[in-house]
Amino acid sequence: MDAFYASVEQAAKPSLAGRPVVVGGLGPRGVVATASYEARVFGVRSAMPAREARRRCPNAAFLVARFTLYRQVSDIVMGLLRELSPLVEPLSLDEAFVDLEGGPRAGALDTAAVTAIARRLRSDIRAATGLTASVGAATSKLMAKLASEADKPDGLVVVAPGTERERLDPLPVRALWGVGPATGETLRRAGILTVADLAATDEADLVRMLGQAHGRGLHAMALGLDDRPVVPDRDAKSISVEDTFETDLVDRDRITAELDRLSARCVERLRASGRSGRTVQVKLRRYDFSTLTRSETLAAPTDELAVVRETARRLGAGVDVTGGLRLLGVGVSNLADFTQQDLFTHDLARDEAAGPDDGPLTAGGAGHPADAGAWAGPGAPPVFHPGRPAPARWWPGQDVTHAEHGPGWVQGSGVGRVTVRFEVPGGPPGRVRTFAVDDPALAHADPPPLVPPPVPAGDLRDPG
DNA sequence: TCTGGGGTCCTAGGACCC
DNA sequence: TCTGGGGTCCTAGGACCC
Repeated sequence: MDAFYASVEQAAKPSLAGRPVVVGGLGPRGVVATASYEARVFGVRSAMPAREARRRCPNAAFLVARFTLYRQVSDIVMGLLRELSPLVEPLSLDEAFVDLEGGPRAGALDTAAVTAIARRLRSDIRAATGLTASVGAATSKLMAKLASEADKPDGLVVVAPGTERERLDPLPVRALWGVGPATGETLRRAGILTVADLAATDEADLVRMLGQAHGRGLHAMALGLDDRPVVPDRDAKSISVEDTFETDLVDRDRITAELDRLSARCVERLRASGRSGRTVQVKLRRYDFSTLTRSETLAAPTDELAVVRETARRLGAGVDVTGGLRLLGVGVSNLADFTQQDLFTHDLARDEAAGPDDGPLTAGGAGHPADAGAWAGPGAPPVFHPGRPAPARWWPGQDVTHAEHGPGWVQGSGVGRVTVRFEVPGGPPGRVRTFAVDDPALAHADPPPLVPPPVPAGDLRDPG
């Protein structure tokens, strides 16, 4: 999907169509998740600090991400992909591989057939969501991904078998999956700038530079060799949560309290997934951005809050936090399918893992009611960081409804006021009104479903 | 007031086992 | 009593992706 989060927001908020939109964290330490193409013109990019994005494009609409809505749209798109083949491997909410050889056209997938399928898919996505997608088709994951990126946005590239090398050769090495800043720099120092350079390099040299797996993998990719299968239904291997704080944490008790909160959120998600984990990991990022992790593997898997919390506390207590922490995280890995019903195994796991000297494990186990739901559901502030005065009641992009004026969304708030634009998906751009932040007529609302714009009959044929 | 959050995979060293 | 050669597991860190 093209500029997915930003495009969803534009579809949901008619006044933002064609305007620069930036979705991401808006706090002092926020970064851009997605910038609309209109914002990219100003140099706004993913992962850029929000502060910098505001400097570059002060007129953009800066919105807090609404993952619940994005997930709903994603489900629609993924459903369309599964109509092509059950072999769908999502990479994220907005990207997936599909193996068409698992579908009804298997064995008859020449370039013409694949092109027709891809065109149909794009128009189906547009009809169902109003959003544009870029499709790449090829005989391997490597080439399909590169093809999908070659013509963004709203692109369609089908790579004819046998033409892989001529497409790969001129690309910079950074275009390859798995070549980031560090690998790119290592290769640059060795004079390897393009994929053709990479293909011409001895594999043993690459292994020496980059290690066994990466060296061999990149060499094969440069030659266009990639036989990785499309794997649907991959189980998650870890579950983690983390928070960056608006100001660094220095107080030990405060750090412990935050680890407790993170443990509760992590276990909540662990349980929701019906799984349990053996390894508990704590992550700490210091004031200078240096990052530490500490982990402990238990004797048996657990999904008990008390066990995770005590382990996280213990791990955190062993780290020097002088100077302050900007981030804390808690994660669980080594996941096993948890047998919720298997109470014997369950209790055994908890007892063994906890050990005899870890204090009361059940007392206070659910004693953090303040956390409950703080992050889930449409009514929860998405950027509530403890230590701030109070979670803001209104945040930009949020859906609201007004007793008199009906549904709308928060454009901004400050100095006791909140500004709301009253419009709904599929409707005309709406009017703006300002209220007192505690106006009783104003309430939170769920996101209304996207309404795809009517497509003129002539546009149904793909311009291809 | 530079630098989010949720993941995956790999490497390297040490413990431990046969 | 100068001490091999596997193998697995655990821990910590780092690169990378969206």
